Amino acid sequence: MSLSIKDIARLSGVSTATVSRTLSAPEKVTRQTREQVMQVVEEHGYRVNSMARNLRRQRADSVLALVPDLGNPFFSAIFAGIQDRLSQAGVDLLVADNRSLHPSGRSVLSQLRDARADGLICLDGGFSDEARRELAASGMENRVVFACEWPMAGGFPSVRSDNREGMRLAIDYLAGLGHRCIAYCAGPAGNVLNIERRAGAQEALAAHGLTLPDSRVFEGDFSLQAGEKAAQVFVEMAERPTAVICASDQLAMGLIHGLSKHGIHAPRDVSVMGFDDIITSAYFLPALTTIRQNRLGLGVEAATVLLDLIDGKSVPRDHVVTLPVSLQIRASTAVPR
Amino acid sequence: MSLSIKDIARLSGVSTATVSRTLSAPEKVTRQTREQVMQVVEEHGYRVNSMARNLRRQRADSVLALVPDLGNPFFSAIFAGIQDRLSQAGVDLLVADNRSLHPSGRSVLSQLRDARADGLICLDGGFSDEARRELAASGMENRVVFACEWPMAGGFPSVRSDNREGMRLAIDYLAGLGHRCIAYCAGPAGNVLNIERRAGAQEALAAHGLTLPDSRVFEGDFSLQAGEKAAQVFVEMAERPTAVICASDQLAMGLIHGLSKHGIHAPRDVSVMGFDDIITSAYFLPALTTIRQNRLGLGVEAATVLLDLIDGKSVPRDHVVTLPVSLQIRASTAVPR
DNA sequence: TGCAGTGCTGTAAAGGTTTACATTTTTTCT
DNA sequence: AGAAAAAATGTAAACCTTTACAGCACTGCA
Repeated sequence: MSLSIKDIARLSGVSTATVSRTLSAPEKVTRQTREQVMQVVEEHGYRVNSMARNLRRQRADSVLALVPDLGNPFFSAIFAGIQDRLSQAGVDLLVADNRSLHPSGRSVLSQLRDARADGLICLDGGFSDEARRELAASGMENRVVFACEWPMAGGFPSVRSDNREGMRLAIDYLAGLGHRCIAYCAGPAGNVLNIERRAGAQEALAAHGLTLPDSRVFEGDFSLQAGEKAAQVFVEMAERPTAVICASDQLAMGLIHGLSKHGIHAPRDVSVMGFDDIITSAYFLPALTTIRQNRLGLGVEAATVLLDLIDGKSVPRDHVVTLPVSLQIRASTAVPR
Repeated sequence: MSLSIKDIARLSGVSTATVSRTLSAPEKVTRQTREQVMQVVEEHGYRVNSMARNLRRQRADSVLALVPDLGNPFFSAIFAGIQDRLSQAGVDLLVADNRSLHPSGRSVLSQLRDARADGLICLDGGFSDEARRELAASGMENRVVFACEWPMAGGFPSVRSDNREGMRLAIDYLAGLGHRCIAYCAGPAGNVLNIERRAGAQEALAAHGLTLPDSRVFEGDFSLQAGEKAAQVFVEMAERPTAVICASDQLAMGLIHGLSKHGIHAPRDVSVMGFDDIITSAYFLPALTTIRQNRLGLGVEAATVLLDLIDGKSVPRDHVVTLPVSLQIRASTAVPR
């Protein structure tokens, strides 16, 4: 149905090699030949068949982004960043959900092995040993970069926000407002971001002579629901904190929502801060004071590192790109009563 | 570096054809041969090279999802639905942003032509004539399905929510509450969803003997910012509506946020409804009364139709799958004062 | 025993490129 | 003008599978 390079060669009276060169290295071909070939190409709307090209070049011209949950809107900005960068390089973006298996029962990671993707951007720090083995078996361990999250054990380049610094900004700000009794509304226990942020908060509190006892940590995950549950714990506390710093904006929103049901309002009764600066934060009521992560930038940087890796540029095994975060002061925080 | 089917054939003492059959049609091979081959396969961790397979089979085993803006979190649930369905069929999901061009300057649609994808799920109803031509040139017009949005001119199968019915539910509910003066906060002027929803609202209002004069329509787009701008218009109205139905949840949130700056609060002073039921709606303050779209379902159905199309099953050119919507009554609406 | 039918397996031809190497043409230099 | 160097082009192999077709070894049947 569709024309092949052979047809174009025949039609323009040159060899397939010349057609190929005209298309991918025009400078290697006489101007005259080039024009001759290009005319036929355009006339017939010829496009190289990328499957054949990829087979020959041993390159898929696409990379895989693996997320813990495709349905989580948090990732969309990161995808946008990845795609921005990749499209400049003519590379496609394949996305997959870490939970979904191929019908064969094999993990999505096997796609790398199948030569479907040239590399992997992993947005899920919860990286099982099995996944690591599979990666090793694929000979692709050196074409992986983690974005946003990263595996605790290390061993891969990673692009991340400066989570500790973010918490320092948050705590400094709250402490500056006069808060002395600050709680932490936590993300998932094993999650590296949660661990990092909690540690950051603790460090920053210590710098102000304050502490973060376990009793002032609300365990949960990053979700709205967990925030709402935390509200329940909050109201039952003997000595209520005057401020809560949350591990995510969704937690903060859930918390504020939950507290309001008990007649406790932010920032009047308690200051609440989020982390992430997701799109709705600025429009929440009260608008959320939060730490802004550059999610687009995370995507762009991760893609950049991966493209380098694919190009064979050497990137240290534990290379870390850390992106700055910033404090967004809005309406959910105030001086303590 | 990595083993090919030839190596496996040699190592297990059979021909490449037999290895291929063992892997893709095991029933065509003796049990003994099968075991013999599989042992070698597993021992060496052999995986077929999908580029070679795809070249030979003339199939990419992947589909492209095209969105107007990858960064818009609205789409994530749809992606999740698409991927769920595709992964069952062993098909990969490629995503692309309609705005981004390949370095060659060609539109992403040319990927179809390049044989990189077997079909297209388009989430962007704003389908230019040029895009349509490019699609026609690729011989892929019959492997396209629209999800969520669809092109006004028709001509492609489409999966969508029952937008009119959604507006009927909304208006019936507001009218039942006693509202007589209802405004519409609009999405982008040319957008098919906006047009459909506005028409739906108008119809439903008429059924209650009410009207929607242009003066009571706030023009905008689907964004939070547009909602906030609408608030400005609202406060300057001579006769203020008692309720506003918005074309999206983000509009509703922006509107409520904007109004609150003028001391106008939902639902006390005005009832505000959204459309979509995005993830944060239930946790907004006030929790948003809205029309729920089954975004995951949209993705699943769209993928299903596309897979049928790819399998060569006949799907009428203008086949439409309409998914039901539902009314979510929450806290942003009340009887008029 | 001969023959048709059945079930496995092997051979080799696609599938559409890219590219190393060989060959031809053009340019440059003396 | 002629040789050497450089540039353009052509030939054919390689990339790794799948699959049509042919061949072979059986089985069952007359």
